[in-house]
Amino acid sequence: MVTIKQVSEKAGVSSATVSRVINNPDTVKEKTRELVMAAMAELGYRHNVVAASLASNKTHTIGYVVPELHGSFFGAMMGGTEQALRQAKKHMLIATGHSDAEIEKEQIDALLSRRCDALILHVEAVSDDYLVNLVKQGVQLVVVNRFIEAIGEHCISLDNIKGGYLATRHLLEIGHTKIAYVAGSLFKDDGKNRLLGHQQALAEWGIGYDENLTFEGNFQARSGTEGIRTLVEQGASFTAVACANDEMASGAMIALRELGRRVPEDVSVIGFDNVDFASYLSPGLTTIDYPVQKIGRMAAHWVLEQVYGHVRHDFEHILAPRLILRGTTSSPH
Amino acid sequence: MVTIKQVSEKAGVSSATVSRVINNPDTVKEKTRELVMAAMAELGYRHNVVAASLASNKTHTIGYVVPELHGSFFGAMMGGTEQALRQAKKHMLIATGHSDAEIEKEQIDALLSRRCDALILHVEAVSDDYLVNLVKQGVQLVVVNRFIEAIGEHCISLDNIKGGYLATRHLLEIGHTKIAYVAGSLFKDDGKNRLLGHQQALAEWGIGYDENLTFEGNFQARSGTEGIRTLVEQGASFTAVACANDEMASGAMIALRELGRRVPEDVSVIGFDNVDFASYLSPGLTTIDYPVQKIGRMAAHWVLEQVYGHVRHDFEHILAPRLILRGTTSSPH
DNA sequence: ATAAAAAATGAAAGCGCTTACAATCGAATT
DNA sequence: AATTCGATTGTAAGCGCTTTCATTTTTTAT
Repeated sequence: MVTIKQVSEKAGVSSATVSRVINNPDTVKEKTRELVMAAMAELGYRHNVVAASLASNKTHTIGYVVPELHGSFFGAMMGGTEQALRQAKKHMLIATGHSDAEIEKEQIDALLSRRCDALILHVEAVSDDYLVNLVKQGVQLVVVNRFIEAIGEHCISLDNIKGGYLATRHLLEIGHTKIAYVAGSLFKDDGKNRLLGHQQALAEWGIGYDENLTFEGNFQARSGTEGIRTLVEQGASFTAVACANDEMASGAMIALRELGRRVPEDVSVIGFDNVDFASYLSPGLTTIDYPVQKIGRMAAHWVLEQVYGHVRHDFEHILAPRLILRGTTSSPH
Repeated sequence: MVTIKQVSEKAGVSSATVSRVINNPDTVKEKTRELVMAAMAELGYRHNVVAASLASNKTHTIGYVVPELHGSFFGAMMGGTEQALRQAKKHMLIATGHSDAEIEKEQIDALLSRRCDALILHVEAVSDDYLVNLVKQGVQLVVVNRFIEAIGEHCISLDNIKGGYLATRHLLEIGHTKIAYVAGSLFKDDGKNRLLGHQQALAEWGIGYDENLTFEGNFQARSGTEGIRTLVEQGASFTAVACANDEMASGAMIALRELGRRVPEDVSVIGFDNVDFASYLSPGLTTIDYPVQKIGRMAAHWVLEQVYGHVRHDFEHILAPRLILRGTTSSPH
């Protein structure tokens, strides 16, 4: 491996100068710089970032913890981050937490041992306090898709209440009044908040919330199917159904089809998240867009600004969802 | 930051011993080890992996280049890799190449500068020669989803010919004889090979290959729609259509529905890849499974074995696709 | 032309760890 | 009890770079 030392000798300068042409090219005289660059080229020099990191105490690496790598959600998010970081020549060290507190902690620890300059965390199992403590210890981190009051400035998340509200408002606006709701797991914040938004919209329209029109699913497709079956069996009557995510909406559509109800002619369906496959369903699923890529980008911007002192990028802590109109909703009859 | 030195002083041993309890705990006497660990705990010591990497010339980091992060394909692949690497305490540094030769090279370079112990590359733009050269230079790398004869031992890929063959054979087996084919881009190896497999199956059944039943798409959904429209306009007659991927199959289904042909009653459809949304379509899409997660896992195994000298994991260079039966294929009539 | 200021360079001390190699210790052998 | 040999530990030389501070060179002002 050729080192900075060898380059400096070949170029007849000190190694400090070589380091300068690598890191602050404009602080060395043009002629010297050319000399050095020629030497580097001739010797086939490759900068050793590990050594540089040790000496400078900066790794230009962001640690990223997500629950899983598969599925399209986290890829989209990391894609948003990567796009922003690449231009700044930062890299991402990726780890998965598997929604398990022990693993999440281990991974955070490992990333810190690797001296990541900052962490971007989508962690689900670790407690709020644990994260608050990290921040107190001076760890540079941003939490995505989760809101923790005490470190609100470190959180980037979607306004789920607004999203739930928008979905149901859309159904109300096109004339529905009997609206079923397939909720996500209610012990999760997003499940809870989306339902809250649904209730807000109903209230705004002066329609009482009816528990018998609500089914608590678990965000999986199957529970959407189950939800519709259960509601219908219980004799619930509705012309539209809002689901807390697209998977359940897809499951709901399957159940409706089985029951001979056409979508959207007999029953309108709206999802939430706008996942990749939503547009492949037929009819295309009307849904609420989760700007996941943007969240990833915002996380990158936070890091660039807070950790690397880049000039202010556009930034939002709480992102707004928006309605995506496709084919599964229409006025009743 | 607490260093090994401080720990060694508090424990009354040399720093070499502290290093040993970190890296080879069983080479130090139990009593000493406990002493050291106590000191580490008390001081809140955190190992500095960067310094360790510099000294040992090993980073325990694998560089990963994929074209993009969004979509479900690369997430699934990286997930397979991560699962295997996590147990070995290796980490992944991820970069995207955007199917652009310049960017791909830059990223490979950056990963090498960061002294990754090995690279896993899904690169599409860079030439075979470039990769062969890297190998010759002693770069530890494995190429996924691409086969390069000269460095076959470094490649992990799917048997696309077999996949194309299986798809069409399935249609033949259930009685179809007039089979249309929506190909992927034929300048790409996978597009070419899948078509080849299709032709092989036809030949095996003694059915001549008819160019008028083939349409060259570009792997996007829209080109599937376009393909069906074009073939029908040209007066082609068929009872089944095989597509070179699921997106195009989905597009084809849309076109068929528009034309009033039911799937699978009037026309059977088979895709390729078994992407996430294939099972969400209705009817569920019959397709060929691309074992992408397994490819990711095999890449990890290659690295673990070749680079870190782990004992042999199970390993395959050319993975076999398999038929996934769902609802879009049935016997003619 | 000369002094002062600014720019460019060099010397050298780390950054925190690993790892020969040497030294020491302790148990086993005779 | 002396010897041997393996197990433990310590010493110290790096790993390849950055960065402070001092020195030299160049530029600017007078």
